[in-house]
Amino acid sequence: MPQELPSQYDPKAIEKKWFEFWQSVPLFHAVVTKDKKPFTIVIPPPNVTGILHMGHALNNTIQDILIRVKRMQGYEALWMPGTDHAGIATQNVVERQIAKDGLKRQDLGREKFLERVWDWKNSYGSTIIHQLKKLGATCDWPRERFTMDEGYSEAVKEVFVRLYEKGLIYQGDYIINWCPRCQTALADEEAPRKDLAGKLYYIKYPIKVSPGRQAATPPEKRLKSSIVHRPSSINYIIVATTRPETMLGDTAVAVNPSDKRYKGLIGKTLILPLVEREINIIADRSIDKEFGTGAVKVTPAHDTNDYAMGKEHDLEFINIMHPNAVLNSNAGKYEGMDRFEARKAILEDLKERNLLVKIEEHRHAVGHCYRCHTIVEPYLSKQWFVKMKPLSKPALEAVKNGTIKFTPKRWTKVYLNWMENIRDWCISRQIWWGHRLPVYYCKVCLSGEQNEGNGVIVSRVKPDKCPHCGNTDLEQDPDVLDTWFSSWLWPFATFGWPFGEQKTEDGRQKTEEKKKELKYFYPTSVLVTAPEIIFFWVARMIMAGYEFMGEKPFSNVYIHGTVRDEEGKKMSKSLGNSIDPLKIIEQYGTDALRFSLISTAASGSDIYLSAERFEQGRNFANKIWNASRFIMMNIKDGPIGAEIDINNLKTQDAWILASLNDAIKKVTKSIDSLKFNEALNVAYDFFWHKFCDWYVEIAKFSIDDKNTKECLLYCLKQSLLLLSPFMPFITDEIYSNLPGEKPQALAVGNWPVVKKEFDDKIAIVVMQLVFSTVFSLRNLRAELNILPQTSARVRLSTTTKKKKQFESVLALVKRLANISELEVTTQVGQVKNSLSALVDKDTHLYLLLESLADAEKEKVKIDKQLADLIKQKHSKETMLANKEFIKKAPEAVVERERKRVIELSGSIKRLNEVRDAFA
RNA sequence: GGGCGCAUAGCUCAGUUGGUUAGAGUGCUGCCCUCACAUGGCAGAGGCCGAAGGUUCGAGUCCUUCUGCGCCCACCA
Repeated sequence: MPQELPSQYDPKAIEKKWFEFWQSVPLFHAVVTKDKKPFTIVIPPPNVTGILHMGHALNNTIQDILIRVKRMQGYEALWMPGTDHAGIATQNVVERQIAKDGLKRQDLGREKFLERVWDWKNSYGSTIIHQLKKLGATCDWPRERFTMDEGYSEAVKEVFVRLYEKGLIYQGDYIINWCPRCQTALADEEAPRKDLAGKLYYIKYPIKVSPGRQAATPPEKRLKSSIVHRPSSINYIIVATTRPETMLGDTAVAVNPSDKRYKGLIGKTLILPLVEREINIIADRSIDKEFGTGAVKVTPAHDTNDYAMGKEHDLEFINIMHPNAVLNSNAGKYEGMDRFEARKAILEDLKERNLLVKIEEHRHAVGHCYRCHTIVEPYLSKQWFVKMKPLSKPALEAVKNGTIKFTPKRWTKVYLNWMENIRDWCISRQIWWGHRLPVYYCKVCLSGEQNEGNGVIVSRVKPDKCPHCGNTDLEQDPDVLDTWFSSWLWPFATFGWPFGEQKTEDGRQKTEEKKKELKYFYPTSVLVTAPEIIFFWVARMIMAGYEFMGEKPFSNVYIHGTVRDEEGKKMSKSLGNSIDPLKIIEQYGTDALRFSLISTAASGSDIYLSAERFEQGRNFANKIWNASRFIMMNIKDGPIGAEIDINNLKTQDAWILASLNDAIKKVTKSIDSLKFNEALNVAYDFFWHKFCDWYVEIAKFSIDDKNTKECLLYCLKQSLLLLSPFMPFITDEIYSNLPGEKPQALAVGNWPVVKKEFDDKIAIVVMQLVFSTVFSLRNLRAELNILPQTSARVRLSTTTKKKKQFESVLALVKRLANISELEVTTQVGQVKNSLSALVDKDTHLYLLLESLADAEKEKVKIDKQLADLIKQKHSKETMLANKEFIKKAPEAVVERERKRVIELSGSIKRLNEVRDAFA
């Protein structure tokens, strides 16, 4: 019952109630509906290991607002939910779990380990989904997908096979980012570089002296060069490296062919220290003469750049490490040492032999595993790749020609730049949790006896036998696919693509329905996501959309900001600076969380958050609560929910209805242009500062009036509707408690629309006059410390026109400002024993007093006002005197300025008369 | 090394295509516990819109340079 509502809004019980209610109604389930337009969003699937953080909260609140608004606007709005299997992350979680029992995944074996992961997923994998529901997300929950559920896995397989058959997937040797801890390859994007304070070591590589010959070139020839290093006089070359341990795998030293210092040395042989292997000096144009000594040790198996050189110069590739970054037998006496141990040992040995020339401090960027932060090892291995160039073409074109738009626009460039320089995508991962490659090997063929067929079979199902030799002993590739290789299919695979073969009639029918759904809901409307996954995910989805559906996956990409703390650092668990959204929900309520997040988040800019920020949301929820409480208390007996009698509106009624129209217009427009903070702030301002601060206060004067009640109720309802996408819990709760309403979710088909009959410009002007008058009087009172309770006697001096307009609101002004006598006159001049204030350009207010305490003070005040007006007038006159301005500025602007000057002249004249009365 | 972004009130930020006297929240000051709300009301103080040039009748808004931050990309070993 309304009158029993507590005076403070307590979100807990109410949120729980609506959370449960929303789960129980089918309102958020979208189906193909011919006469409705579809509006589709696919959720960026959070990791199954995910726990709701502020980034999620922001991302999903935005999506929820969009989907709620569109649903209210009558679209068939579908928000597809689901989770991502998150290969490495999930495997890590379970590995940590079994590590407590002293087990490694290898101890369990692949099958048993995967069972454990599935167990984990089944018990904990829905945590994030539950949390999203708590956030109020109105996803189409029955449609929830998982990137490793059965149907989805079919899509992944299908895509791999299709791309392979098209020649876009290949297996190749390559230097990849290898995480020695996770024991898997990482894509470039998964191995972000961090600047580290490292060291640059200068090491001598002795030049081999052929028996019977002296140094390679006569020293004097090189002395002409002004360069410091003179390798001739000393029989070695100095190389600079940040990773001395890799020297064990050196197979050359490279210099720039144009480098005069080393001119005669190209082609000569060096003795690789410690290993005592002979390597050659080669010339390569990629070498920077300015860096280090201009001579580079080349380790083709352990450096991307060196790998390229190795290929070009046909060098030997010596891998010196095991996959766990422990040196292997190629490392000689260092075998068995970890890479960093080996570095130490090697440096010791070099020092001992006097081969370590110097050590410099050197900052450089080193790749780190994005999951465990281990320094990645550039590692030569056989991996699977996708050729990206052909896929990128339509995806580039779509963004260039505006078929797909980014908001804010600036991300377009970032996207295009990456796409234009796209590199092949390493998609194999040496982990167990994920989609296993649909690749099978025939050992017989691989052994090389057969010429046809290379022993590699790519197939949707495991073949019974090798198509080439008939061998039945086939083995599936142990690797799994990069997680993004499944998520790039998200916008269509979630609908059941590629639909497979159905054996039963029933199955076929279901498939037909699913196909219709895909046709209806795809392409999706807006993708809402964070900037850091533009490359990982957005770009790849666009490519997949065109490749497999022949159509864009979405029309708009909305990139929101990164959530940061007060110091601008990205919020993350490892930094310990994160504000837990669940705690905020606990403390302030979900609506408060949503409100504060969105009102802070200007389109696309990063969000700096502090916990206090959420008080604003809490306060607003409380305001909504109490205003509603007040209205409900006052309308409980009256005839309610009938039509507003439009022919019988008071000025204030007309004003609030016109203002409401304006708010609806602005909120709708802002949401359409994805400016959520703007939309929310308009709704906020309307509700609090127009409706509550003014209208509700005014309504108290005629609270028994039927039309007043109707207006109150109507504006409240419309406000709740406008606010409901942002603050769904409290708005549903209040709306459902309003007279004549049933418990319901404000979900479908009731978005407020502008009503032309409520547009009333005059009411706005008149009410503005009311507000200014009240405002001026309050101001005077505050100055004089006259309490508002004390009733005042006031005279207003204004124009004939305004005097007339004022007639309808005289009583209103009197009550609002507590005025016992109010006289409106067109006369000007100082009124005896009064204080004056400027209400507007041609209205003066006089507060009549028993006596005037300080006439001088009053004169000073008037002089100040006068000076200000004269200054304004002067600046406008200067502007108007400028012929260029008259000539070039739009007529409307010139006209407006002219009008202002006239107004100002009038004000100055009036004010002068007031002032003269003092003299 | 390239690219992008940001500098507006003490703090956190808005400010549409250039056009009245630059806004909000929060904090601060003063007065009010008035029967919806002190998580509230009323009033107030507080801005050379980072610096210097330029374009324009007119610049917080457009251009150039500089300064200070931040982010992304890149194989300087």
